Amino acid sequence: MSFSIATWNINSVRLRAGLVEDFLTAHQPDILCLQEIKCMNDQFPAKNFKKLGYEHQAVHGQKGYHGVAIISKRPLIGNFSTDYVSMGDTRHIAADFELAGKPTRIHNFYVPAGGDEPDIIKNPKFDHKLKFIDEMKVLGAMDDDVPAILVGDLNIAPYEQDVWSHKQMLKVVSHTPVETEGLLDVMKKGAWTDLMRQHIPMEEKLYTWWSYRSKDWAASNRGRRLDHVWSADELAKQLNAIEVVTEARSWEKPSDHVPVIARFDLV
DNA sequence: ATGACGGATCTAATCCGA
Repeated sequence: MSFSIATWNINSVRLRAGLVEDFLTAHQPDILCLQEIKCMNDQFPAKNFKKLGYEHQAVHGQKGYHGVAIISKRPLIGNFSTDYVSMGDTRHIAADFELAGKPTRIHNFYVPAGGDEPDIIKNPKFDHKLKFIDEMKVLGAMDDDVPAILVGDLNIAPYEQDVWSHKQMLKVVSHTPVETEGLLDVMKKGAWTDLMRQHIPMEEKLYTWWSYRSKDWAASNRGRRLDHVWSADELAKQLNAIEVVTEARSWEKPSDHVPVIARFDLV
């Protein structure tokens, strides 16, 4: 069976429900994981997505900040959230599905941005980010013997070609060695495969985020790959394609992140 | 070195993002 999953940091789902509808209609992913919905559960535009066939939804929101959601055309067996670093933030939600007759777990993350200065003493937000990454190291791609897919805004661009200038970004939060090494350690310890880099050569520049603070994001093209799709090996072997929907950055009133879609042929 | 933009909030000025 064909199966597809998308991830998108929407930067306010109420403001951009229309863009989400356009995206779902055009690309038809089976599952969409959203981050930074910036609303409470009862404010989530559930009906807008249900009418397009995304009847199964798991929402973990809070007022004004953060918030994650999973919307799906396929039945959701169960869902749970984990409060990483015990801050009470809504930065994770997981849901279980049956795909091609097998149980499959989806994790949706919104990792803290980490503030401006990469110094855990001067900047508590950076300390929070590193602790969050540390706690992710116990999450495995085959926990409970269920193969998993992990997606989301991880707010770290791990490789040299994941940023517009490796040299100029080494001291910028999202590409400092302590972060990139930490994220690669999460991947290694959990036996996760980076599906975007499995599909797109490591030498190729690859971005999913461009700052709002640029007059012409496409001309300057100072992007970063902050959004990720990982999976257990047995799912990685069945990956067909990765699509980065770059044109979404040019839509009217866009998010600063663009959607990423992974398409599989599951047996 | 700074600021550029954009969103949410006790709708005005402040915090936050990365």
